[in-house]
Amino acid sequence: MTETLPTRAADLPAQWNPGEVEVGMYERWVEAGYFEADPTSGRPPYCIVIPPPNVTGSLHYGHAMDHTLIDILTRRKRMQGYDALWLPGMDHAGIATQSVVERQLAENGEPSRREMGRAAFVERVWQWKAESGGLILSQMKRLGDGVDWTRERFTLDEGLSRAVVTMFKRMFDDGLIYRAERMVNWSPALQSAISDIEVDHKEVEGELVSMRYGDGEDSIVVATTRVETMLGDTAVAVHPEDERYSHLVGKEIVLPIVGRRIPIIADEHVDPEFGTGAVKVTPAHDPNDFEIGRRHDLPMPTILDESGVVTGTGTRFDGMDRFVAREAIKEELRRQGRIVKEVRPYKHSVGHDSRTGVVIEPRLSLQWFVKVESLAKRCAEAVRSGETVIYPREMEARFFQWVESMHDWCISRQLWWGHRIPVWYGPNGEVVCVGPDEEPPSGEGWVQDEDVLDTWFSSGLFPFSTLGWPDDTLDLRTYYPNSVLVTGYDILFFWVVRMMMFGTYATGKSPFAHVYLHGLVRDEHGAKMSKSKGNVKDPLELIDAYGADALRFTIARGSNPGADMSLSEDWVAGSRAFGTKLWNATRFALSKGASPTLPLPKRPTDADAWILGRLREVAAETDALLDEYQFAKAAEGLYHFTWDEFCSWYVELSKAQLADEATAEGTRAVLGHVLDTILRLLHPMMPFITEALWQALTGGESVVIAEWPKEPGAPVDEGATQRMADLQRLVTEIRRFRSEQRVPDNRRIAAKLIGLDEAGLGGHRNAIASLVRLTEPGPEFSTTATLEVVLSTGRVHVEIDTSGAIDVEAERTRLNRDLAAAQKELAQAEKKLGSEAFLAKAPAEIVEKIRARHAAALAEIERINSRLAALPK
RNA sequence: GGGCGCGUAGCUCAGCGGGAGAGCACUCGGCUUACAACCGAGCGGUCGCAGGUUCGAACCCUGCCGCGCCCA
Repeated sequence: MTETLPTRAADLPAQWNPGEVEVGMYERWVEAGYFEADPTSGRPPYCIVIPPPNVTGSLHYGHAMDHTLIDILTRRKRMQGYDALWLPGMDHAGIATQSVVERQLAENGEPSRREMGRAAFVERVWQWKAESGGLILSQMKRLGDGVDWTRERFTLDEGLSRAVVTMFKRMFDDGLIYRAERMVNWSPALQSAISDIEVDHKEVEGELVSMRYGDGEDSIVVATTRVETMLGDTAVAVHPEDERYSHLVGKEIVLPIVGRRIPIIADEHVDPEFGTGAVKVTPAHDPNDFEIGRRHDLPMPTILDESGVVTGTGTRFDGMDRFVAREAIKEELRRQGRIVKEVRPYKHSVGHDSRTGVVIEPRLSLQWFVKVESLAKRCAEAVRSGETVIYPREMEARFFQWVESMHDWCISRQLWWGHRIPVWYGPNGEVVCVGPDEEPPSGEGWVQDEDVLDTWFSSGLFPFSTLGWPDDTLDLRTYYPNSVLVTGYDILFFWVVRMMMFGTYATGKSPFAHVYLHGLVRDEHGAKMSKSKGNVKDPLELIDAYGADALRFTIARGSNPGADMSLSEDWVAGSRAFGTKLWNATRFALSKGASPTLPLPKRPTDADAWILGRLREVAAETDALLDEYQFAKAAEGLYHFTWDEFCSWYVELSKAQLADEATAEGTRAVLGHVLDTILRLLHPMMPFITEALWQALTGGESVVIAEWPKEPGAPVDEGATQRMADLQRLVTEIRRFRSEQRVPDNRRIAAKLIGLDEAGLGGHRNAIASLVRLTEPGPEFSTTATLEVVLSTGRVHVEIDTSGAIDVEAERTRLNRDLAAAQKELAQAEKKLGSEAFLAKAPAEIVEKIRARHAAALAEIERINSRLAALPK
């Protein structure tokens, strides 16, 4: 147990120590049940289901961003009175998990997967999960994720497995799932099929080899980047209208090395412009060739085994790895004088297994598929009709492009860890799909399909399987459709489309009202983080060093919709500094007796009225921005208000007000009210520090369950706002003078402020003196410098006794700089006002604005010139 | 090849039709009774290039150059 939280002002330590407090604070939130949703509460529901992380995974920046944003959304909704549910869970990550355990077996010298058999191996994986899986869950706690742990789910748990079988059975019965021998992306490393989106296409420098098939008159030259596939060729194809080859179509030639006679066929899909216009056809190892093979009823011999080794060709190349065979066959062809041309390097795109990086081998094999056409169409409709809105809108184009060109989804994996396909094959060729409550057929000769389903088949059900589907549960009725799915645009297709396909199919409704797509976290120079670049830092390290709030606020502040963000340690340090600022401001306020329970002053000072008006504006802006998922702007707005307005001006002004009995009590109330509101507004972004401060300030139970501010502060007071702007202008001008005259900041100087009353700032004399460290002019006061500051309602003369000669050159430089700025301003305004077209066509209010600027610039120039003239030589 | 997006201060990014902004970095002055993880002041930009539309363009349109991503 960590130290108890301060609940009274006096207990607030001088420094915020996140490392000592955060973990215990999080535990208390969970114990108090703040994050538990209650569908019987009668509150409007708000639900976000986690995009399930892998059971093998650990927290990286993608998660950190995703979770921070989700947590901001749900914590705010909870405060707004919603029954907010953020449902956590993980997926079983078929390939990744199986690989981890297999590697472990090998390292320990234990029996291999195949040696121990399926049941024992699966048992072993469960054991691994119990011991080492789910590290990310504890890391989520460090980040402060306000998830409902009572509803945590796992794709392989009983309920979700039931959902998977139910879905499979329904789709199977509806003819949306079928088994067929098709060309799939085969990973020789995984020895499994993988889906299209698990393949990365990369430009590689290979070679294009042209070789001659047949001899003499009846020979033809074809080109390929994969020479070894020639062993599986069953035809050569040319375009039907290609006159160069029309005399050959229908004839047969001899396939070198193999000796097989193969036909020359005409097919419209051959591009006569590419290479020689003739292509070799390997139907079992190339998607295009497979289509040609189907159209022409060609044999489809498989010449590579599961691991990419040449097999069954009856040549001496059997047993060679595909890349070894490539070179060996090329040598043989060269020996035979059949190599016509070699283009090297030849840049072309090659599919790689995104997990292992090995080159994908297109391979004909018997697999299960989901027929996506109607499902994808329904997804597109959901977005087109507004049933689901994608934020930011620009991402819609990408979405449509994807769903409209989607291929059938290969869902079978040659693995053991996962949901085994619920199909049994009978002794006489029967195929039976067994639903969740049905008994599989038993008896001699019945066997279950060996394969498991793609992990996405189960994680794609997450928006509703986690809520109890297929049962009609209260959770499902309450929280489905989910409010929003939050994820990175890079995995738009992984989650979003699949969840939508399943959701619309199973329930008739799209699974979420909104989809918010955030960008990727990059390093401080905008480069993608990668292990090979060495620019990846563990988010947990940053949390340890700066606190979770600092990392979260940095992410919020950098997260513009759909845009990547650069994250550097400097930024995180800056966010920590912001937390420190908030900490110190609250400490100050508490030390002065500030409290949000005090009544706001009936007769507020200008400063009070101004900050209360700004508070209301900022709260409204924050709401509008968060409703639009504009996290960066919301965070920036709160940062600026808290630091640059509240701390830099109001808190400073409050010092004078607190010293005056007439205003002290009101000031305590305003300080308390503004801080209370700031802490609530910031809580979703910085949950820990705001909790500590809010409890200290208010004595309340927890800011987690505090009410979200609704029209805090007061309506904007135009007069007070104007006077505060003037005051700030005046103060800044005097500070500037001091700075440029090299008056050390710690030295007080005597000054006379003339014209304050006329400028409406008469009541602020003490405040100004305190802000710029002025003293009352004594009897020996002698003006050594004067300033004139133009304000909205008049001019203020400042006569200063700098106790000595002023730096005339510095003053001249400063005035000249101001003069140049004013002259530029004047020139711009004159140019516009001199244009007939402008006066005739621009809106009246714009013309008026320019006129005012023109007048102001003229006055400024006049003022500066007289000051310059008055300067001693 | 098709599609989307981006080039704004040294760095990272806002702004997307009417006075060029922020954070960090940098310079100068300060431990001023909440805060040196701080305070005050300042320096810094032909808004990628070239045309066009408009009274007016960083912002809209076209082309070009450079960069990134997705799909084929």
